[in-house]
Formats: sequence, structure tokens, C-alpha cells
Amino acid sequence: MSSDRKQRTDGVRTREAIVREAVSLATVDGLEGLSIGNLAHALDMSKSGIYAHFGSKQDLQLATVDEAARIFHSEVIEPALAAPAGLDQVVAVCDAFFDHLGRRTFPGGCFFAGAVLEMGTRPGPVKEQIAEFQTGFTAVIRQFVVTAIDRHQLPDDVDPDALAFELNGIILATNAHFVIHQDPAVLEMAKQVVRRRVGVTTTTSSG
Amino acid sequence: MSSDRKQRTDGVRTREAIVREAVSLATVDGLEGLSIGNLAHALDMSKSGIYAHFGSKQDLQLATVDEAARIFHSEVIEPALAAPAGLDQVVAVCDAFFDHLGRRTFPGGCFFAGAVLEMGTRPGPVKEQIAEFQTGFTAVIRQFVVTAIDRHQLPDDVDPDALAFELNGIILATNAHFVIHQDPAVLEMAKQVVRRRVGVTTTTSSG
DNA sequence: CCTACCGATCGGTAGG
DNA sequence: CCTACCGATCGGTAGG
Repeated sequence: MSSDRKQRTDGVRTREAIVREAVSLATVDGLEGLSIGNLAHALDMSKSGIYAHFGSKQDLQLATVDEAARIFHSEVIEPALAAPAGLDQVVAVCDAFFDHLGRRTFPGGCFFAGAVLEMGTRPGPVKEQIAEFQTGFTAVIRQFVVTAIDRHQLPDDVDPDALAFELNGIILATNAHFVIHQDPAVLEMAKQVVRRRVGVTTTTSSG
Repeated sequence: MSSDRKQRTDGVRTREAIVREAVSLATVDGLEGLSIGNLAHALDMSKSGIYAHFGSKQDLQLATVDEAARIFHSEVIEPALAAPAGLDQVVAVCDAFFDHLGRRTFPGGCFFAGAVLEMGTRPGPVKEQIAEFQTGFTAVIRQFVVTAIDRHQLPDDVDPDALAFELNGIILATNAHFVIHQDPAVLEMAKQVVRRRVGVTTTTSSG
């Protein structure tokens, strides 16, 4: 009974360890470049140890994207939701993303920025999952903008889709610059660019 | 004599054909995922036919990045330089990029947007070449902005680095959206976002 | 530019 | 979770 639970728990832990390592490796080698052999070696186990938890590479990829989404949610979305509703959340979601980069959660920067470009030309369930995440993240930013307009913290004539698009652009430009130049200064610069863009004059608070 | 020149010309042509196909394949499979065997098959030749022109995969990657830069220059930078100096060039370089996407030059969208994220964690000459391109492109946009400020087409207090950064962000967000959603409508939307951002009220002219 | 080959690694399976 | 194995493909070389 307790041994049965212990086994289940260990199995779950191993699965979690696999999927976490897979997310990290995928930001370096890509979701296609991620190999079962490499992953097994990094975890000090055999390839069939991986196949005991995932039936195929695509299954592993789907679980990897799922885990990456979970991490993104807890490191970027949740901190933003903790801020006061309205313009504060617009700024907070960008700041949280920049902090996510700055703490070097993954060696290759934002998991999804890379995954979108890598899987865009590869139709299938993995691409669909990534596209859904992308749509969802843009929708979150857009909703923050809409609330800020409702509360008259942004002008009435602001186009929420356009501003969400621009903020997503600042996020992507920051990620690209950070990944290729390994330059933490861009994170502070990006925070100020966001503030100027939405008309906030407060100085940077974190990072 | 003429046969000697013909041979040299054919060799050059084959090399150009290889490198062009390599750029296209690399926007789908990445610069690492690009394989000599795949490339040879796409060109109906043998692997050793590739090795007759490039000593190693890294040599091929360097030539591929070089060719991608050449194509980018002719499709994005040159059209912008043809526009009147100042704010027109700021808008023109963005428009030219969106047209570059719209005409589907490569299946995977912008070569460099993908290459930056893929090679960012892989130190070496290929990464350096990509980083230099990235720096150069940002510098071009920045110079267009500086000229626009000099000519009082943009306010004096505009930060050229910040605006160039934002415009690069709009470009990256457009590429990501276009690649994952295959949605040409985003190109028109992006053109209008750029115009609003720099205070131009003219309607879109191309695309 | 070709054929033929090298050792290494790929995703995946059999059998335990 | 393991060892041992499958056919296919990888980057690269020998010899022509």
C-alpha cells in the first residue's frame, strides 16, 4: 500500500524530472533537436527509461511544451495578476517577462519565442499547442490593456490589439537581444521603453 | 580557354545553387538541422558534391548566413535606401520587411529572426556572423530615425535607440505571428502600427 | 562531381 | 527502469 504509493510518487517525480530537463535542453537544441539519447544521458538513465514515460518523441514534445507553459504561467502571468488591475498589470507582465529572462530560467531565453519560429513550418499537434499558447499570451496582454482603458489610465482611442502587439514586439526584441548578446543591460532598457510607451513615469522597481 | 571559363562558371553556379537551397532549407530545419544529405537530395546530387564546394558543415553554415544577408540586403535594406531620406526611410524599411515576408521568400519567414534564437547558445564564428548582422540592421533603423529627428520629422526628445528597438520589436512580432498563423492580414496591421507609432497618417501603399 | 565507405547517433522496439 | 538490438541517417573521408 505505502510501497505502491511510493512507487507511483517516484514515477511521477521521474517524469517531472524528465520533462523539466527536456524544457531546458529544448531551449538550446530546439524541440526537434532535442534527442532521447541526449536527454537520457543528462538524467543519467537509459533511453528506454525515457520511453517508459513517453511513447514517442512527439509525446515527449507535447509534455515538454506543456511544462514550459506551466513555468511561463508561474513566472510571468501570475506575478502580473498579483499587481493592481489596469495599467499596473500591463507594466507588470512585461517586467515579469524581463525578470524571467534575467534570472536565466533557461539557457536559450524564452522557450516559446524559439518554439514558435522552429515549429511554425511543422504542422501537427505540437505546433497547434504552441500557437494556442501564443494566442493566449497575446490575449492576456490585450485584456490588461482593455482594463487600463476602461479605468481611463490609457486614452480612449488606444487600439488594444495594436498596443498588445507592440508590447509583444518589445518582449520579443528584448529576448532576441538578450540571447544573442548576453547583455543584461537590455532588460533595464526594455523596462523603460515599456513605461514610456504606455505613459508611465515611475522608475523601475525590480530586476 | 573558353572551356576553362565555362567550368569555372558552372562551378560558381553550382555553388550559388547550393547556398540558395541551403538558406531556404535552414529557415525550415534551422542551421543545425540543415543536413548535407538533405541538401544534396534537394539538389539531386551526392553528399560529396556538396563537400566539393564546402570543407565542412560549418563552412556551409557560414556561406549560408552570408547568402541570407545578401538576400535580406537586396529585399529589405535597398528598397528602404531608395526612399527619400528621413521618416520615409523609417517607414520604408519596415514596409520592405513586411513585403519580404508577404512574398514568402523563405518558407520559415525571416531567416535571421530564427537564426538569432537558434545560434544564440552556440558560441563560434556562425553565431558571431549572425550577431553582427543583427547589430548592423538595428544600426540601419537607428540611423534612419536619427535623420528623421535631424529633419524635424520626429520630435527632438525621441530616443533613437529606443525607437529603433521598438520598430525591431514590431518586425519580430509580425514575423512570429505570420510564421505560426500563416496570416497575411498581420502584414497590413503591422504597417499601420508602424505608421501610428512614428506619427505618419498616410495610408498603406504596398503589399 | 561520383561511389563506397567510416564510426556515431537518431527514434524506436523486444524482452525482461 | 535495464541491456541489446533494429534500420536509417548524421558529418565526413578515400579514391577516383
